This record gives sequence, structure tokens and C-alpha cells, in this order.
Amino acid sequence: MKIGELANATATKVETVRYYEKIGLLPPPARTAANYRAYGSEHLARLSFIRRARDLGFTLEAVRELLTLSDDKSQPCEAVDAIARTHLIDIDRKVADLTALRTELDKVIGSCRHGTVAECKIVETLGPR
Amino acid sequence: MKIGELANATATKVETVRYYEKIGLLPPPARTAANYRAYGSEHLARLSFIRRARDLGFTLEAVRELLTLSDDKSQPCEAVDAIARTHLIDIDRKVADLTALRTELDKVIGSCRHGTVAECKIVETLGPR
DNA sequence: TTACCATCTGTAGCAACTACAGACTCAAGA
DNA sequence: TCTTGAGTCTGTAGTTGCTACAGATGGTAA
Repeated sequence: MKIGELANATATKVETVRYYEKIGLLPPPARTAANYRAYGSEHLARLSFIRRARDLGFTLEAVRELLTLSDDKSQPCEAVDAIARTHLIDIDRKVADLTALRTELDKVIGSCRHGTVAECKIVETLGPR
Repeated sequence: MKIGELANATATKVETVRYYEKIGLLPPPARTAANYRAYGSEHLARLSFIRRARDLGFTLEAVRELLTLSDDKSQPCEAVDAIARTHLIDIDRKVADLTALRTELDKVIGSCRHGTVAECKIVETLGPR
């Protein structure tokens, strides 16, 4: 499997695949005579894992930990659970922050009377108190 | 007003103030004999504006536009309103994305039976389909 | 053969800061 | 007066997670 095929199979850009290799998330594959990367099914599995975790919003550092943990099948999965729960809390905080911000921005926009900039409540709100 | 005071008054880091100057958001102030930056009240007003806009989640590019617009007081404030509304839509999209992601992550976590990694549904979910 | 694509390495760019290093200025205390 | 500590200066490099080149090969089809 060449890098383009692997990238295609995982909806990843070729550059991103190489990037994951560079930062040590994806092990360096064998090379063809022409120095092309030759991937196997284990690479496909690992990259799928990475992509899915990234889609769920895990940072690359979290993905790295999840990969390490998932490599030792006999361990209890508490650590995995902990990482996921921490991430969930993180998302909840972000949603709360964004929602609060939305409320405020909505209020600011609602105050606009569509006159000149001099009278604009949006601009006024942004200025010094 | 020295840079530290200005930074303090606007809850900004000194480095960030210098950064805003470097990228042209904040005009270069006069200098003291010792080459220290000497700010006036117009700088305070402008930096307050920037900070407030940033707190509302506007990008620096949007802030730049808002500043340009707010400098011409006689213009209609439609453009200002448009930037704010675009940003609101952006926030709504982000909240929706995060909420969807949260639902899925919650489902993944809920499937964990707290056994070994080999049986872990979280790890399984992340693997290839 | 010639065109065109994929692949290779290495480097630089994006947002929006943040964190140094190494030199200076300034005010207060012993 | 000397010294100590804090603030300031410039310039550069780091952060996250890629993305986009440039310039050189390799592989394939008309």
C-alpha cells in the first residue's frame, strides 16, 4: 500500500500521514526499491485509530497516550476511560464558554440601530467602559 | 503610561501588547529618553477595544476590520453589523459541532465496562470498522 | 518519447500568542 | 554610594496540527 492509497482509505492528506510519522504517531513503514513508503494493514488500523480519535476531538498528545495504552491489551482500561472523561469535561467547558459568548454577542448585535458608526452600539460596546 | 501599566489596565500580557504593535493593530507609541514605550489614553481605548473584541471571539483579522470601520464615524454601521453576524453564525456552528461530538464521545464512554484494554469498548470504537 | 501524475525530502507558513536570552534602565533600601 | 530587584528593550524560537510549497525522482499511459 502506497502513501496515497493509505491516505485515501483514511480520508487523510498525504502530508498529514508523513507528519504523523515524523512525530512518532505512525511507525515508519518499509520502503520499496524506489524509496516509496510501503504500508501494511497494521498501519491502516493504527491510522484509522488516530483519525477517529482526532475526529472525536482528542489532541495528538491524548491520541499518543491512547495508542500506548491500547498496545497493552492486558492492562485495565481505567486509564483509557480517564482520558476520555477528561476530554468530555473539556468539551463541556468549551460548549459552556461558547454559549455564554454567544449570548453576549447576540445582545451586542441586538442593540444595533443601523445608523452611522458614530451611533453604533456594537462599536460602543467594544470601546472602553 | 508604560507598557506594564497599559497591560495591567487591560488584562493583557506585555508581550501581547508588543505583538499587537508588531502586527499593526496598535499604533507605535512615543518613546521616553530611555526608549520605553509611552502610551496615551487613545492607546488604552484602542487596546480595550481589541481585548473586548477578542473576548467575544473575533479573530484578529476581524478586529482589524472593526477598528478600521470604527475609525470612520460617519459611515453606516452595516459593515460592523455584518461582521458581528457572521461571527455569530460561526459560533453557532462551533457549538453545534461540539455538541454533536459530545454526544458521540458520551456514547463511547458509556460503553466502557471497566475490564482490560483487550475488552475495552472505547479502544474498540477507535479501531478500524 | 513525452506528458503527467505520485512520491520523495526539507523547509516555511498559518493563528495568536508565549517564552525565552541577553542587554538596558530605574527606583528603593543598606 | 552601591546594590539588588523589577521593569523594559530587541530579537528569536516555541506552541498545535497541520498545510503548502520547492525541487528532485519514479512510474505509467498514449
